[in-house]
Amino acid sequence: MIVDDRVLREDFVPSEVVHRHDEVNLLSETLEPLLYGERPEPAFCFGPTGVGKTCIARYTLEQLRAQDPEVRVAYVNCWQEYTRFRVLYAVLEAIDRTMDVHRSTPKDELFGRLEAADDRPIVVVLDEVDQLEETAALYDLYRLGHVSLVLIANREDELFAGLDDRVRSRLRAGTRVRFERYGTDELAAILETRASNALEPDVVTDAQLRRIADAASGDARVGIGILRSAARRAQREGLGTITDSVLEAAIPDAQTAIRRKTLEGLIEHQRVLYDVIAEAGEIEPGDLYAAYERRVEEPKTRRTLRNYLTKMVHYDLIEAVGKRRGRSYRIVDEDVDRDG
DNA sequence: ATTCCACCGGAATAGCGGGATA
DNA sequence: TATCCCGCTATTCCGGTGGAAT
Repeated sequence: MIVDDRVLREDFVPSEVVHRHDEVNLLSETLEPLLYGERPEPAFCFGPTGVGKTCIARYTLEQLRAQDPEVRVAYVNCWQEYTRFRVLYAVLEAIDRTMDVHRSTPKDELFGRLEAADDRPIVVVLDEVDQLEETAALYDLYRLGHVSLVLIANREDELFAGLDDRVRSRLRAGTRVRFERYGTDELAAILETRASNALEPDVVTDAQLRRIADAASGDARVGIGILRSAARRAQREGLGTITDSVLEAAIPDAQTAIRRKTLEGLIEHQRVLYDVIAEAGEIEPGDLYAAYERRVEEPKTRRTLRNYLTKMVHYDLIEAVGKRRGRSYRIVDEDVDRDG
């Protein structure tokens, strides 16, 4: 049933894009100066999750490298690499200059090495750049003449709000590529091409693909996750095709899979906080801290708990309603409808 | 209207861990 | 081995704020 499961993986970059030609064109036009040995202005990809920002950035850069293999590409996800050190390290790693780099190397050494690696241009893709905590890293990279930036984020206003003035003014001139949410037809078409490459013929019907697209409400990541989960279920049960009942069972699967994954990433103390909130449904900070302190043998400081909580809000595991004194925390709903 | 105070979150600091260096 | 260096996490300190109490 499954012919090639790589096609259904999260990080798969298709050889042909569907429904995003304008975005690809705009991005590659922006980066075109690289082909003439010039430095392009920064490029931005804005849009909600699952609309193909990362995918299109990778695709476009692969195309560019096909035209000029001298160009080096460093892809950095700022969820994981959120400090200046880690970002610079990740870029050096991508261009193979991490020899002898360790935590105790002097601060400016990383920058110095990057500066020295100016024999060939580097395109640095900073994905989820709004998660970057030390925006000095942006300034560092911008200062380097042989480095070009592609910045990916959800919302333009939120991204710029988090930057300091120096960085903001320099990046203001960049090109914006905006990604709109997929409609059901568009997403069904994307799923169709994925299915035809990943699965045996006629494993899934057009009506089922539309059902998936509808359930994913425009989020390609979720849609592909449902398709993958359905195909695996069907295969496990020894079926020749994806039946409707298998498909319906796969839908909640895929939606909770991401949440389960992020929950696994939490440390023990954070999970206790999560459990307390989950059990209460909604809880005020004072009660939350007290319940946590009762449940744990060596409780962390309340300030630390606040750091945990803001992180968990970032991860979309919980939400905080209200500000300061009237605040309370609750588990974020299972079926969030996006973009209120 | 005014005061109170629970809570948030920024900034500075301490302590830990791990790799380098001598 | 002892010591230095540095990134990272947790802690300490504290100013600000807006809902609650008076």
